[in-house]
Amino acid sequence: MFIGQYNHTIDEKGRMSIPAKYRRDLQQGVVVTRGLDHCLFVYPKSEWEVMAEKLSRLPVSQKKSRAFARLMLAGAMDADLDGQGRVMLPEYLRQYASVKKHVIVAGLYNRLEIWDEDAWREYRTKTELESDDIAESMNDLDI
Amino acid sequence: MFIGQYNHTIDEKGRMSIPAKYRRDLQQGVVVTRGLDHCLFVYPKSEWEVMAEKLSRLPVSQKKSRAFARLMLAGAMDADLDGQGRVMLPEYLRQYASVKKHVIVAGLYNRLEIWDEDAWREYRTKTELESDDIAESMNDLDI
DNA sequence: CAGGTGGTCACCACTTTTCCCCACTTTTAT
DNA sequence: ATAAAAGTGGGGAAAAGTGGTGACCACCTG
Repeated sequence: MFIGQYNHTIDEKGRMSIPAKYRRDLQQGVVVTRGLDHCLFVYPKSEWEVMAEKLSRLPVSQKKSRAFARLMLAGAMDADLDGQGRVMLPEYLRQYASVKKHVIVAGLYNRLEIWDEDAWREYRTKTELESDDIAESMNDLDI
Repeated sequence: MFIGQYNHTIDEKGRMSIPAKYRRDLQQGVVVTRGLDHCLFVYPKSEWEVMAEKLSRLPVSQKKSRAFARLMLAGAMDADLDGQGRVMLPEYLRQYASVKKHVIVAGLYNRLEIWDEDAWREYRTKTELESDDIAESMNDLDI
């Protein structure tokens, strides 16, 4: 279970170190994909495979299914941690999330999220203002 | 399982190198064919058999099925990787996908797709606008 | 039939990227 | 305060990507 948030940096080679607390659960490798709200999602391989299997069953004939599969599958990239517990983030993913050097790594139970530091701050202040609204909506989910 | 996306180039002889990660599953040879949305589909030979079988079962009486079968079956071409892991893309396929020099190779679980770089970028920005719709679709899949 | 032409294929060579390891700095824990 | 762990940066070896040359074959042409 991943929780918490960390400030990390991406070096000139596009590598980012995974918070030490998370590493044990990610030894088998990770899959990084384009996430929602322009951040990156990081799944342990085992979690990912369940999702990929679902995605593979979408009908090729449907336009929307193809678009969805292309976003998620073609957007995904599997990686292993190096000796220092880092992963390489390919150029196209860094661009998608517009991450430069300073990023936020957040734990969200079964996945991590990688945010550009500025985008994160912006998102946080925006949602804080709407937090009452958001809380109301959560009613529907038994929370 | 093919995932991820890569920038590759087609040389003057029409050859394109397959991303190294994919090669092991394509050693037995590939089938390249006209795909949907004006890109090319690349299947491992074994996957192609499954696909071709499905196509052969489409009702001959339906105009649209006939068109689809002709697109995929008549457009197909089988090829082997050369010593450097490349395939030769025949002229008529390059023309169909209007690929010139710079292409995107994307992994979509059981097939690859080859896109002209510009066409890909255009497609991405277009579908990005529909990302709300896409998020909805995730709901249907329990993701 | 000999020679020329065009195309394909296998192999070689150069460049770029990726991966692996070592080293230094900063933070955390004892 | 000291030791240990985590985060960060960089150098060098290896692999991948790309472009090119030359052998080989079929076909056309004089």
